[in-house]
Amino acid sequence: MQIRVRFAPSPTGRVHLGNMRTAIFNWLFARHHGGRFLLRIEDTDRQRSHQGAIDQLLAEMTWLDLDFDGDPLYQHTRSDAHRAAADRLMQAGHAYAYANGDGDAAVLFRIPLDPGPEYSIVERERISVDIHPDVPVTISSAGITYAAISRKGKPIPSECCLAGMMRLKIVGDNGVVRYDLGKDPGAVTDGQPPVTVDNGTTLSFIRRDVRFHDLVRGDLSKPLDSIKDFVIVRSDGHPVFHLANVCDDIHQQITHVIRGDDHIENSYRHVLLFAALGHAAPAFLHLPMIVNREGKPYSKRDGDAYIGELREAGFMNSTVFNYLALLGWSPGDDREKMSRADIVNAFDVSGIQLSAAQMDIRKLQHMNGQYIADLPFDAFLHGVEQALAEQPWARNADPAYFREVAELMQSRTKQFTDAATWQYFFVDTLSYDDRLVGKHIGKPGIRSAFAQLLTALREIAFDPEPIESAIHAVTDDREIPRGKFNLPLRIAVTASNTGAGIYEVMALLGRDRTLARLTHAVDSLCADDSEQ
RNA sequence: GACCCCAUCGUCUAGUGGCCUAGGACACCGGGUUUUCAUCCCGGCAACACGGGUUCGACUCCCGUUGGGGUCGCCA
Repeated sequence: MQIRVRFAPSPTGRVHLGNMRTAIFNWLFARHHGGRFLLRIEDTDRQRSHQGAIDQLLAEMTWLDLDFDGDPLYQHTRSDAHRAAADRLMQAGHAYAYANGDGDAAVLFRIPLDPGPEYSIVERERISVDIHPDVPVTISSAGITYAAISRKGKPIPSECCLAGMMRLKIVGDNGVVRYDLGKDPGAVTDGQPPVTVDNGTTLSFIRRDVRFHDLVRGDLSKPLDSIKDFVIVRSDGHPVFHLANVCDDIHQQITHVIRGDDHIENSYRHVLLFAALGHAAPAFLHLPMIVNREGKPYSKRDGDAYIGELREAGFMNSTVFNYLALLGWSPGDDREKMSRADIVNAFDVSGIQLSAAQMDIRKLQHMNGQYIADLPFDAFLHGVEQALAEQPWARNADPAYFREVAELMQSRTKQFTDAATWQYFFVDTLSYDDRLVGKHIGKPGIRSAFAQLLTALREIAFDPEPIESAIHAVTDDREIPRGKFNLPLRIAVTASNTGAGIYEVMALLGRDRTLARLTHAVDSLCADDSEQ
């Protein structure tokens, strides 16, 4: 059997980091197994879906190289098929029309009362639940309503599907059975008025679980009495997510549903729908969430929550793919920086984590630095040029000179946007940080040392080695420890306390600019140290 | 509140009953790279949530507690 998975986002906004990670895992699963990776745009909510979101989604998938097989399926094009499925369910007694108060009737899926083996519903023991005697129990074809009892003794309105309480008996004081639904819940078939029972204190019924197998979590189950019948077609005639999702999974012959673990509750419902529609359910695999720094789910308020923001922040697509693949999955050994082919090869569901993961931007930065270091120079140059496209000083730079600067800086660049700090190579006037200047240049002795160096630099070939020698001559002469002089020099020449090797930087800047900046330092930045 | 899911260093993770005095990575701290920035290299700090079982033996299995998250829409 060929493996077929799908990524099924709803185009209602920007695609979130967690959604994109889901896409990556689906893609990886398909590619590892030689299966098909399909894209389905779940745009049944016509109000909130928009083309811009679709375009952006496609662009981000392209950026990450998540190629999908075939054309995207736009879910709204299948609404007739969805409604037809709902009709079939109604005819078979698996669904019913129900009007909640005013307005037209919606179509609800009926949790099956008497399920065949294909429903993966298992019967457990008879249990008893205490209920609040002041609130009557109602039983109708639309379900059972009752009131549970809070810790403080207050009634808590509760409801469940008719199937949730098999062989229900409502027991009152002294163990008197006030109502017995019996074997045949046909007593409350459609159209009949609800049965109301007063003064019950206990609900006694046979509990049943719906269960499915999750590829990483194992067998999962949920009591039927905690589930209600659910809407599959709105009263305005539009199919609801549950129906559309399941119908299209059948339509696209999906074999494995891989989605976030926020869908676990939905999967319990969906296995029932698959059975009612006469199809075996696919395998399920629920992925843990990605959470923000506070350990909370990502919301619009969090930065870096969208793939596009990572791209704009100067991260490489390879890094983001690699990093995201490792968020919630591990190859089982110590490998971290892995090629795409290695990840595809190593990808296995046994390496998928069960608990939520926090994205760590610093680790992403580190990994991006590794990717950038390994980049062929021209590719690095291209990335940097794109990141600096809005900077006039970069756009107008001499290409050959820009290349030299980029060559010098590649090994110390972690994000393409770091290149914004290269400005000092290209502009005539620098803006100095008063604190840096005060701390490192405003000291006694610096001014005359700069002046001496200024003289020496006029005489030499302007290459790194002669520059270094000239600097050493000054520091030796003045008994300044060699290393101590580089920082003030760096700040005077670049207005920054970090950068490439200072001798190389000065050589690249050239004699004119270097001397001009040192002169400016002597004239305007240094403390008066004439007493020396 | 009910139900569902989860739980190893600050973070991402390895670990599938003995190989664990719990390994790697990021971050942080210290040192080195013929005295600068960064890369890089070396070293350090740092975790099995808690309590019961099961077992000769538990990070690993079971139960409970606590904590976190999810769901409880005619949103997807």
